[in-house]
Formats: sequence, structure tokens, C-alpha cells
Amino acid sequence: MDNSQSIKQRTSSAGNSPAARRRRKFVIAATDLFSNNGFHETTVKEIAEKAGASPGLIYNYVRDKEELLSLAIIAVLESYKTEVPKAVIKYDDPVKRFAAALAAYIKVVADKPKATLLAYRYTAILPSPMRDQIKEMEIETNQIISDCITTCIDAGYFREANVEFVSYRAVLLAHGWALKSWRLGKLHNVEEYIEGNLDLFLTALFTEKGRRHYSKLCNEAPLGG
Amino acid sequence: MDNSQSIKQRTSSAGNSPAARRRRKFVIAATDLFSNNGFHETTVKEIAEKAGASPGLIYNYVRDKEELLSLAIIAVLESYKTEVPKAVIKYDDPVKRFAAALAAYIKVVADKPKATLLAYRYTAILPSPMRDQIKEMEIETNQIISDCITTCIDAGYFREANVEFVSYRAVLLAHGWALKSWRLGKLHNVEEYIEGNLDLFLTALFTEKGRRHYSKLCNEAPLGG
DNA sequence: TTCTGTAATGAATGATTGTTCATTTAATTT
DNA sequence: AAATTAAATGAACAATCATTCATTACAGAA
Repeated sequence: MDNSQSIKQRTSSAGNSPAARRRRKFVIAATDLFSNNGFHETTVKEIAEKAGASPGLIYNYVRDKEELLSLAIIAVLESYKTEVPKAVIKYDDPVKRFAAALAAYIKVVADKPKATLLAYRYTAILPSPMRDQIKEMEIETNQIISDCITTCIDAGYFREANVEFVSYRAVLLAHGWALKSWRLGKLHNVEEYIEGNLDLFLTALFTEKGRRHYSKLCNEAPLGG
Repeated sequence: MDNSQSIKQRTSSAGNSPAARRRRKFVIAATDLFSNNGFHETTVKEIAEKAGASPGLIYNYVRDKEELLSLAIIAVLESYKTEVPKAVIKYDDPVKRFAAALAAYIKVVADKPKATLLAYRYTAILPSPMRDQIKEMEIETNQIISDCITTCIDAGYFREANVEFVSYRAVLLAHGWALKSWRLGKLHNVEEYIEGNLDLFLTALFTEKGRRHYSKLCNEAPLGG
């Protein structure tokens, strides 16, 4: 009868009420099943089972199956947007910041590769406003990397370049870790992948000044962390 | 009653019999619909309509809906495997060959970005033997690029590097053109994208000898084809 | 304990859709 | 023309699931 009342809390993911916690349980279960078996191949019943509840109950916390997908994908993007800045603020040096951002991004992806794939596979089926929100979040994370690059250029460490463009490639290669695993199987470990990509970008972008600056940095304290 | 007889030709895509042509019509219609609306969102009826036939007829040419998906994805990978070598054999110079391979790959992707996305989104739902075949085809195309890089290294133009690793990144960035369009919208044209990526790899990989060699090449005749 | 509102259940519903197959149409042969 | 084979149709079938809702279990208040 009354529509909007029965849905407990429509806040995106925050909150610690019992309602919010139960809701999160459903999202987690759904994420897991969607990631492993695909969205269309997963039934609501299975999600309920995995969350230790009955199928009907899900509809008290979520409008429909699709909303679970939205929430799952948004959680992934949120983890990018949280983890990358957290890594960046630890450093002052522009080059270190860039390196930390790239490394952090790859690590988040590597931590839950299936989740990244989920976003890749299913963003397209979401209704357009939701897609826009997701795109917005992507761009925000990209911006963090862009800023790092811009700072490096301003400091004279990186040569002039289309920043937006370079950062897009960095992000793509980060996602690449997840895309790789099922396309070509496991070839390397994450550390190697991070190092290889960092090397690629730095070698391509450094000015002479940047190169000297960097080798001095490396002698002082090894990168990574 | 008799199963295997009524299916006209189970050959992958070749043949010019009327049967093969009709079969291809279905695959083309399916590819278009799957690409634009998604596999699960497309009904067999729609495919039939688009192909100008009745739903029942499809099953004379194809085992099931899923086989249409297989054929669609395989067609994409086949176009990679055909176009890239075609571009490479036009050149003798190792660096030019690498450049041509990368450019060709990006161009095929850019020509049918939706098709590339199709492969990304739906390979996972295919049965494992089909997935393996697709993976095999991927690797074969990768190998072409790997070979280019190895030749460059042997000639002393590129520095030592993990070849498999570098070629994977090249492929990923090629696919990136398709992945980009719907994630971040259109930022650049393909030509810029090709040039930017080429620049990235060459700057990162060149030895001093390679750099000199390349600038000599560029003065003789501008790259690209 | 009794009452009351909320949480939870899970069988029933209804809509969708891949697939089949009895039937018709067309093409080819005799 | 008649007979035979192949191609094509599309209504009907069967299975699947997302979603609903009548019903039950529960929690706290009076």
C-alpha cells in the first residue's frame, strides 16, 4: 500500500542501523554472486540464501534486483575513490605522489579483480541516470591522477603532455590487471605489474630534470609502500 | 528426429553456400542487437525479425542463442587476427612494423568499438571450451605484437624488456579505445589516440640507437598508413 | 499476559522467452 | 503434373524467475 515507507533507508551505503546492516548483507551477497556467476545468471533466491534470509525480504531493503547491481558497482568505484587519495596524501614530492596513486589504484583493483570486472560488464545495463553517476565517480578518481601529473609537469619533472589522456591510460592499465586475469591467465604478480607500469610512464614522461630528481629519490628511500 | 543432419553447415564462418549466407545473416543481426542492447536483453524473436525470418528458422542454422553469441565474439577476434598481420607485412623495418601493428589494432577496434565491448562483456558466460578458443585467438594476436617487439630488441632499437608484458599493455590500450568511449565519452579522435600511444611506447622503449634510427625514418617518410 | 506494529517468510503469480514441431510453402526431381 | 524433398513459419509449450502478499513470528509496550 505505502511504497516509500517500507524501504528502510535509501541512503547510498552509510549508516549503522540494523536496517543498514541487513541491507549491506544483501549487497555483499549479491556482489559475490554477480561477480562469480554473472548478474542474469544469479537468482534473487540465491542472493537471499547466501544472505541467510528469504527472497521476499530483500524487497524491504531494495527496490529490485537491479538496485543491488547498482549498489555493488558503486561500492567498487567508491573503493577507488577512497583508497587512491589515501595513498597520495602520504607524500609531498610530486613524483612520489604520482607513483603512489598508480600503485594504489592497481592494488585496489588487484584486491578485488572480480569487482572491477563486474563494473566493466554491467554498467551498461543500468538506467542512464545511474550510469551517469558512475561515470562521474570514474572521472573524479581520474582527476586525482590528473592532478598528480599536472603537478609533476609544473615542477618541471614531466614533459608537457595531454594530461587527461595520460591519466586515462594509467587508469586503463590499472584496470588491466583485472581484465588480464581472465583473458590471459596469471603471468606476473601485482608487484611486477605495478613496477612495470610505473617504469613505462616515468620513462616516457620524465624530463632530464625529472630523471635526475627521481634517481636521487630512489637512493634516499626506495619507493613503494 | 535426426539432429545433426538438419543443421546446415557447422563450419565456423566460411563457405558461400546459401545456407552459409543465411547463417551469416543471423549472426550479423545478432551481433548488432547484442552489441547495442546486450545479450540477455535481446530476444530470439528480435534477431529473427532483424534478419527477416521467423524465430524457428534460426534453429536450423544454429544450435541455440548462445551459439550466436559465440559466433559474434569469434568474428571480432578473427578481425583482429586478420587485420593486424595485414598491416605489419607492409613494412620491413622493425620499428615501422611495431608502429603499424599498434596502429592497425587500434583502428580495427575503433572501427567497431561495440563489437570489442561485446567480447569483453560476454566471453565470461560462454562455456569453458569456447572461452579457451577465444583466449587462444587473443594470444595469437598478441604474439604478432610480441614478435615485432622482439625484433626491435634484437636489432638494438628497443631496450631489454618483458616482451609479453609490454605487448599485453599495447593490446590493452588498443582495446582501451572501445572501453573509453562509453566510460568517459569522446575525448579525442582515433588518430590522436594512436599517436599518443605510439609516442608513449616508443619513448619508453627506445635505446639511443633506436631514437636516432626513428628520427631518420620520420624524415624520410612520415609514418602511418 | 495481551496488544500492536514491525520483520520475515515462502508459496503463488504473472510475465517473459528460448525452443519445438505440426503445418505450410517453395523448390527440385521424376 | 505429380511426387518428393527441403525451407520456413509461428503458435504453442515448458521452464524460469522477479516480484508480490497473505500469513506467521517476533519484539517491545502497556
